[in-house]
Formats: sequence, C-alpha cells, structure tokens
Amino acid sequence: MSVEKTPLTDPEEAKLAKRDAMKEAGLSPYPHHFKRNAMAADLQKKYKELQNGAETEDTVSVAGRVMAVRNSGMFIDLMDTSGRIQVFCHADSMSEDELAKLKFLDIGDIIDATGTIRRTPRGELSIRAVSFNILTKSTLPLPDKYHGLTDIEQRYRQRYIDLIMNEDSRDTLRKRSQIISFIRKFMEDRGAIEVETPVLHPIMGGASARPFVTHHNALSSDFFLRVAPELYLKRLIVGGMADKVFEIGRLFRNEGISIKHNPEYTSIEGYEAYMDYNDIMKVIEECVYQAVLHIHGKDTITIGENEVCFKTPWKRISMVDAVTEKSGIDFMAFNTAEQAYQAAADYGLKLDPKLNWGQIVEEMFDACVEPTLIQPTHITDHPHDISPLAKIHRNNPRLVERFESFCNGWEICNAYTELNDPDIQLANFEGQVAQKESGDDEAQMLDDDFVTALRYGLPPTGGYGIGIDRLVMLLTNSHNIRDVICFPTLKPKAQSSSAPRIAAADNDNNEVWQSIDENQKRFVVVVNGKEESQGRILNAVGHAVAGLVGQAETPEDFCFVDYQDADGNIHPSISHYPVIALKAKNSSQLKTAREKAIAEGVLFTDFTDTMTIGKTKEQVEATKEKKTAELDFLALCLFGERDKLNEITKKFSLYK
RNA sequence: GACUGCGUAGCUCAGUCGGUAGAGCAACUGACUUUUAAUCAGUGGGUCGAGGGUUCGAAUCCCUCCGCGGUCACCA
Repeated sequence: MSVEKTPLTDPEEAKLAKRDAMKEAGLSPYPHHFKRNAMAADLQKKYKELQNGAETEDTVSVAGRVMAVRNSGMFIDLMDTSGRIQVFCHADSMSEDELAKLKFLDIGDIIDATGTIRRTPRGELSIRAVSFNILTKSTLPLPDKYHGLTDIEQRYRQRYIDLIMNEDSRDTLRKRSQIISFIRKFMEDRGAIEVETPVLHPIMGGASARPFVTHHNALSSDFFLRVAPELYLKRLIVGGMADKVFEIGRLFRNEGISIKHNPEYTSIEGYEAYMDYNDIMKVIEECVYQAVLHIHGKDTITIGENEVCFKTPWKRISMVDAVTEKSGIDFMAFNTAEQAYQAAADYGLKLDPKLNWGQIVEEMFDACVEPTLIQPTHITDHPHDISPLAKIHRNNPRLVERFESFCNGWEICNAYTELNDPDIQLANFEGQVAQKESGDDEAQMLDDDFVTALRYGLPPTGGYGIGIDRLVMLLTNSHNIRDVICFPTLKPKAQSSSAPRIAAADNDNNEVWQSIDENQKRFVVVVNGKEESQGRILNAVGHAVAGLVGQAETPEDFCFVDYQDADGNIHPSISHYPVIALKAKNSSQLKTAREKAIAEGVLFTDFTDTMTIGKTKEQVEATKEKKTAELDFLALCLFGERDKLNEITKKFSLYK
C-alpha cells in the first residue's frame, strides 16, 4: 500500500540532499557569521530615482529569505523584515565558485548577498551580486508562492509560515506592537506609572466571568488566573504608590472562543486619583485619537464598510437618552420594572420578565442603539442595577457615573468614577457571594482585604479598562480577533494514539489517585440511549457498577457510609461520592468515552450486548469473536476525579 | 452549547450520473538566459480526515466519530 517516496522528487528530501551536499562541499548550511549593511526597503527608497538600466558602484550587503527564483537562479527575490529586493546573479560579475553555490539554493533559504546596486532594464531595483552565502538552509517547502497559505487553522497553528507568506499578517501584528507601545507612552507621558499585579489570584474578583483554576503544590492552594486586575490596582491607589497607575497585561476568561473572544486577551486597565469619569472620558478619547493618528497619519479610517472619524471630542449621550433617541421611549419616566417591561415588550423585545429596570434599559440599548454606534461615542450614566462597581451618580440615585466608549458597534472602553464607600462595596460583594451560592459560577468572591483597604481610604478615583485586542482590530481593520493575536488559543492537536494498554494505565492510576482530594471524586454511569429495554439497561448498569467496585485494588479509593434511620436500622455502605447517571446517543459515543477513560487512566468498566446472553462461557466467547468497534455498548461506568470525568462525559446529557 | 458548511498531492484547488485519482505551484531531469506567479519539454509524488455500512464496484450514497470554519447564545 505505502510506496516509498522517490527521494529526490520529495521536496523535503531534495532540500536535505542539498544540505548534505553543502556539507560535502565544505560549506556550512548553518554558518555562525552574517554580514549586512542595508535593508531592502531603505534601498528601494534611496534608489527610487535610479533610471531603468542604470548601474552604480555602490556596494551593499543584504540578508533575508529567498521567496522566488527565476531563470535558474539568475534572479532571486529576497525578503527581509523591511521589504523585498531582487538579487541578480550573473557570470559577468560572479566567479564560478560563487555561481556554483546556486545549485544548493532553494526557495525558503536565508541568504546574504553582496554586490552593486543597479536597476534592470525592466525597472526592478537589483543587487548585482558578487557573492552570496546560504546563511540558513531551509529543509521544508513553503506554500504556493502565489496563493500563499490560506488554511485558516494552519495559519494560526504555524504562525511562522503565515508570517513568511502573508504581508497582511506581518503588518497587522507589527501594528499591534506599535499600538501597545503608543498607549504605554501616552499614559507615561501624563504621569501614570506602569505596575504589575498578580496573575495568580487566591480570590476571584474585579469582574464577573468564569475563571481558569490552577493549583500551587507547595501552598496546597488553588489559584484563579485573573479575570481583571482591578482590585489590586485600586489597592495601589489606596497606598499612594502613585496617583496614576496602569497595567497592560493578559486577562483570562474560561469562556467560549469566537471571532471576538480569545480565552486570554490583553487589556489596559488604569486608575487615576482625584479624577472622575468626565476627566477619564477626555483621557480615553485623546489616547485613542492620538493612536489613530500615530498608526494611520490621519483621523479618519476605514473599518469594515464604514469610514470612522476619531477626531475629538467624541459624541456623548446618556444610555437612557440614547435609547429614547432610537426608540422614542423615555425609560426615565418609568419607576418600576413592570412599566419598563411593558414598554420594551410593546417595542417588540422578548425579555425575561424577571429583569429589573436597569437590565431592561440595557437590553433596549443593546437591541436598538449599540449596533448604530459607528462613530466613536461615549455612552454615559448607566443604570445602577447593572453597574455594581461604579459610584452612584451625583445627580440621580438610579444611575451611576460610568461610561462605555463605542466604535463600529463595539465597546472599546468601560470606565467609572470608582466606588470607594467600603460599606456599599461590602454589601455588593455579599450580593455576589449570594449569587455564587445559588449557582452562578461567574459571580465574584468576597475579598475582605479589599474592603479593608477601602476602609483605610481610596481617594476619589476614576478608572478605565480598554480591550487592546479589539482596539487593534479596529485600527487594523481586522475581522477576527485571532488575526491580531500572534498565537491565538487553539484546541491542542491530538497526540498520536498508539493502542492503549489497560494494564499500564492501571499502574499509573495507583499513584495518581493517592494525590486526589476525596471531595473531587464521583461515579458516573453512562447508558446507551438507543437501548429501549429498561431491563437490559438496569442489568447493564448493575453489572458495570459491581464490576467497577470489584476492580478497585485499593478500597480507600471509595468512601462508603452507613446511614441509620429513626428505628436504628442501618443502611450500609452508601457511597459518599455522588453517582451521576448520564445518557449517550449511541454505542459509538460510549466506545469513544471508554477510549478516553483508558487514555486518561480513569477507572472504568463497560457492559456490552455480548455479555447479556447465555452463561459466562458463552459470553466470553461471544465477546472474543467481536472487534471492539463491532461491540454494542450498553453501559459504561467510571469512577475518578470530577474534573477528569467531566472532560470525558461532558457531551452526555443527564439521564432523566 | 445549538445550527450550518468544509476536509482530495508539501501548497492552492478541480473531480459530472457511483465505474482506473486530475491541474497549477513546489520538487526532480533537461532547455533557455534580463526575469517579475519567468517560459518550454519531460519525470516523480495520493491511507481522497478516520471507522463502519450499502454496492459487483465508493473521493462520490448512508451512519458514527475526529478536526476546522461560519452564524447564534454568554462574555471584552
């Protein structure tokens, strides 16, 4: 079936052969030294006026990657980080020894070239090479030189290939650096200092989001990767480290990936003492405006289908007024959620009737205002209901002093006059804790020490947060957040799976289990949803569970408790760990889960159709006759660490 | 998570009604030598994502799984 590739026609083999040939000729394919004194773009600029066909005596050395070779090596397109220039290799100006090196050359190699500047009669600025060297031999083929690399997954997974082939990718990611650098300098120039606060948070706070959890072994403690730096930055303001602090860094949110969301993303968050949200508004719009000028050299740029002008001052309008403007409904006139709900329903919105006034205003805003905010606009004075971290508005207790800046229909900045009353902050935290206890895993935790810090006194402070990735998307007209992140989060490539060996997996288990917290374990029974006979299912479950318990080598892995009733009768050996019953769509899903259990070293048993008929002898034989894939799985029983089992069984629904 | 589309050579893509797997680039051999996606002649290169099914016969039809994209939902 598999035919061996003819060595010299496989691109990689051919390149390896040339590399070996270089070595035999006494040339290193990876020399240590390099020399260059010019960049392609500088030369293109400097010799812009050079006439077609003109030769100069100016000698330069360039270095870069070979992107194309024409006329058997006479013309080489060389690309460095600044741009491209053609290298002209001709017997008129090169020795035989130099020309001989061409036979080692491939597209993709990194070379240097030294020679004189000329412009060919066809108008291409070139270096008439006297010598050249292969500085790094490339041994894998580059994508199609014309179409480039279009496979989206490969562009992100192997960004280096994308960068080699795609000018747009290089440009966008370089602009990202420029934008971040600009913002940093802008903030520093106005007296703010950049600080670094922990990424590992013992207490999750500062934003409502689902966190990543990790574990510090020596401290025997779980930590959360930060979802926001807010509470630490405010502590620095309390301490008077500076009146203005900011942090540019990565935040982590354990949520879905989309065209506008990456699990780790970059924000700038800052706090400035003795400022309120009106002051911050001016700072933000000036910063973004200057960034646009810096990157584009003009204040109006194309984003998608729109021309967007960033000239300051930006339009300001309160959230309620903006809703009134678009819908004709004045929500300030409604004092109850019921009235607001009715008005929104009349307008045509389908809402959860349990929403409060502020949430209804927000829903109206999202529906009829947000998409229309193409030109930069500050939306101000949000309902208090939806802004637990902002200070109550000085003129209206239903509102807070908050603004969000929108552009192209996206939010790019969120800012408040910060809440600095410790008692209100404590009450807000307690509300969050109550939500967490009722099952909201995005709710924040009570940070006692932060409240304590507020009791020492946080001066009147304005704060802001900008999502850098989204800002870069706007300023580079990028459609997907992954285009502005060098290495976006991707599902790890599946490891090449050799046939799993159960015995080996079991040995591993013994060690793993000893370190697992007892509270983290559970039983999971998954049954085949296609099986209609309840009797067969129950039989299968019974077998699977009994088998699983019988299989355990160390009884301490389980925890069974004797329950006693009012009459003093004992109900022995009830599992301390929960037993979860799930339903799979079919046998094949059970088979897949079983393979995952083996790969993960999770204790398991399964039960198949071949185990239902006859006595053990017949069943053993019937099972032996079938390949794994041919077996019809009725039930799968697992026991182990909760998180691990969740990973294996997450696609199954609860059996009801 | 739901819906939807895609997966064929190293890269970019064809493949009709189910009937021997195709092209361009890249690679190899040679020609040519001021080219610009160089050109010309020839050569080699395939587990058609994986597994199963239907069929005399499957890249093609059916089922399952895997991977990726897009839209929607939550979030910035």
